Parts: sequence; structure tokens; C-alpha cells
Amino acid sequence: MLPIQNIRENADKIIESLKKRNFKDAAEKISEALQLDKHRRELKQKSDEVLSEINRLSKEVGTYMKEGKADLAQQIKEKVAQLKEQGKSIDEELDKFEKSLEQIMLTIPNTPHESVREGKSAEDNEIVSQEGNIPTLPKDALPHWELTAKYDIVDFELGNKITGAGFPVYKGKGARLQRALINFFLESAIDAGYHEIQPPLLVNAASGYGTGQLPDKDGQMYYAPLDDLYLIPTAEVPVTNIYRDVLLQGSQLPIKNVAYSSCFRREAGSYGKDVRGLNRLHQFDKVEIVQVQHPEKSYQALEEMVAHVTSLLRKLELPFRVLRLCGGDMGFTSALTYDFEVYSAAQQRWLEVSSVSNFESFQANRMKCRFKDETGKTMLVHTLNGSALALPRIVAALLENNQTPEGIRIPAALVPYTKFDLID
RNA sequence: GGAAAGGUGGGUGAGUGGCUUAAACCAACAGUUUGCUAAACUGUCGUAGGAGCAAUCCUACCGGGGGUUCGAAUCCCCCCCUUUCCGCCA
Repeated sequence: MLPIQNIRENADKIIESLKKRNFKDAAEKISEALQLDKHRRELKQKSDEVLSEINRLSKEVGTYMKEGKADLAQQIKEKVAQLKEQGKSIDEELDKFEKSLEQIMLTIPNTPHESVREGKSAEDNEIVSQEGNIPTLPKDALPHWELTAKYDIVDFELGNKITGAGFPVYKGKGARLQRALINFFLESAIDAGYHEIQPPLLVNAASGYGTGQLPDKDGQMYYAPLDDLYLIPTAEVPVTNIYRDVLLQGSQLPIKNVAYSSCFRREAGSYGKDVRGLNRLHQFDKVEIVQVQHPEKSYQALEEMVAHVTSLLRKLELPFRVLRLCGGDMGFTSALTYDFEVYSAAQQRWLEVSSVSNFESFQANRMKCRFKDETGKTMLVHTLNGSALALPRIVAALLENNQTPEGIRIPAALVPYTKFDLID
């Protein structure tokens, strides 16, 4: 949610900026919000005046009662009763304005950073960089879903039996590769100064609202109604919510957390070749990095996170490219997002493996995460997060790109973790 | 699942209807003193909303929501959470 003070002060700039998202009603929504805000403040003032008068009169009642002047006290009681009626109707109206204001504020997305390009869809995203060699595979090269069967390392059929589609079973070297990747990612993040967290995999509704999965993405999360809990779609949810309703000291910043978790996504509405094999799963593993930053340093932090993810992909020797998402393709809460895609040689397509975003104060405002700066002023923090990295598509690319007649070659950086260098 | 006790500012914790404007202590910050550090002393020190150029003033907030009352941290009702014990259990 954008802070209303920000809208009051920079309405024109915000409207201009939201155009990049292809968000058409910006001007109307902003002016409606400002209108509601104006009425809200007027009513608040009236309500406060009435309450102030009631407080003052109530004290008089106490005084008169002590002095034994019951008749005077009675007169004031009647006056207060009238004021209360008046206050009640003002408050009802005030409540209406506050609710409509919040409703409209929830529909206004974050303002894109100045470097974000205007655009409608993924086709308008900018390729910032690309590196690594795209391997030329022999004619008989297999897609990963056939390789996993050939070497018996990921069993989709078994997952279907036990749970259903999208819940694969990792076996033998497949399971060990998973564990190795998780440890490799965690250790790399720790070396880069991140503090490891092991969060709960189920969260309450308040946490869902905190990071914005609720109410908009309600149907995308698995839900346990008996206990009113949600399975996390990413570790971002429990980790970022650590800082919900928290007032930090400036000296505590930056906070850098890393967490491994399984992620659960219903992926309602997905279908076709997108979901083949490891491309899209209901349960998968991911290492997530989260930063809580001083507003002046958040873009520097974003670059640092991009550099971190870059170094992981280099060590895994995978060809990848970095995209700066255009306004229309960016998430609702993000101000700037970089996507990382690895090239999956047998499928001959780019697969998204990481999304690194700066939310500026948009999440912090909703979560009420603030800090006191050097001068003692309370301000909203900036929050950032990124995958570093999500496993399944990395596994898909590793299997496809590194297939040889002898077996699947494991990149050198990973061998200390897998303790084998070939899947055969 | 059963029983009991609780939920008060950054922390500990007092407060059973109006002299509460939430005590006191700790932490933090500033100053004085002081070879340094420390200690001692003095002062400052909650959050949010609103009015005002400003000093400042007003309002709300003691887990959440309702209620009683002229007046609620305090009394009543509902809900949530935590702790301890019992049961179950990796």
C-alpha cells in the first residue's frame, strides 16, 4: 500500500509513474483517494472535538458529585448524552470514509522505479545481460523428464500415486542433488552475510495479508481450514513477517536473512507444456534471501542481491540472462524486479529461476515495519527479496545441459556438496 | 483434547471506576563530573491520527471486538494468543 501522505504530496508524479504499468484508472483512483482522505480528515476533526468536550464534561461531573451538587451533575449528564449521540453519527460516517479509502488504496499498485520501462506483458521486458555458453546438444538429447526416468532420480508417477500431479518423488542421486543444491545456496548466502532462518511452513492469515498474498492471491495458497492456516507459497511470507509491526533502530539495519523452505502453490489455471516435468510444481524447494534496508540504500542492496544470484549461476556453469521487468509484467507490490532465466537446452527455452525485487516501502507500509533514523525520526523501511535460488528449474537445466553419453556431469562447485560428479 | 493462570510502553513490572497526564526500575539518548573506561548525578525518552508556519494543542491506543457508565487498563460478554500441569505424541 502506498502511504497516503505520499499521494497527498506527489499525486501527479504517482499518476505519471503508474502509466508505465499500463494501469489505466490511475488518475481517477488517485483523485478519489484524495477526495476520501479530505473528507476523512474533516470528520476526524469534528469527532475529536466532540470527544474532547465529552472528556471535559465528564471530569466536571466527578467534581460536582464530590461537592454534593447532584442536580448540576445531572444537567451535565444529559448534555453528555446528547454529545454522545452526535459523536456516534459522526463516527459512523468517519468509519465509512476510512473503509472506502482503504479499499481504494489496496487497489493501487506500487509505483515503478524510474528505470522501469513502460510495457504490457513479458514481451516488453528488457534483457539486461546474458552470459554463459548455450550448449549444442546432440540430436538424441533428452528433455529432463526423460532423463529423470532414465537415471531413476525423480519419479513423477510415484508422486501421482502418493499425492497427485506436481508432487514428484526425488530418489537416490536425485534426492542427494536436491540436498546439495539447498546447502550450496544456503552456504553461499551465509558467506555473503545473510543470517539463516528456518521458518514455519504454515502461516496465519495476518501473515498472508502482511506480505500481500491475501486477499488477492487467496486461491493460490493451500489452506488448512480446521486450523485456519495457509501453507507458504515462499519463505518470503514467514521471513518478512518477522518484521511485521516492528519498530527497528537504525543501527539494526540492514537486516539480511536467508531461508530454505519447501514452497506450496496450487497453481490454479496452469496447463500445457509449461507444467511438464519440473517446470511447474505444486511443491518445490527454494532458498530465499530477504533484506530490510534503509530507504537510501535499498537500490544498492538490490544490485548486491542481483550480483549474488549471478555468482550462483556462474558457479553452476549455467547459461542465463537477466531481465528487467517492464511495468506491465511486474508484481503488484514491486517497484523494480529483475528476473533470472536459465537456458534449458533440450527444451530450447528460457526458464525463470529467480525474481529479485525492491518493494521500497510498499510492503513495509502494509506491515507497519518502521525504523528510527539518526535524527530520531520514524520512517518506513524498504524491503527486498529474491530467490537464490528455486531448485526444480535449476535441476531441469543442469540435467539437460550437462547430459553426456556417460551420464550427467555435476558442476565442480557442487561436487563438494553432492560428493559425486556424475549421475549415471 | 481437559484444567489453571495470564496478556500493560523497547524490556521487567505496578496499577480493582474519577488526584493515571500509566508508577517504578532497566535499557537507550543528551549533559555534568572525571587520567581513560566505568560509576554517580541531572535531564530526555511510546505509537498512530488530526489542527497549526511554528511553539504547541486535541484524539485514540493497556491482546482483539462488543457492552455497562457522565467517566473503564480497571466491571460484564465473546474471541484470539501465551505459559504451566495432565492427556496424546516425533
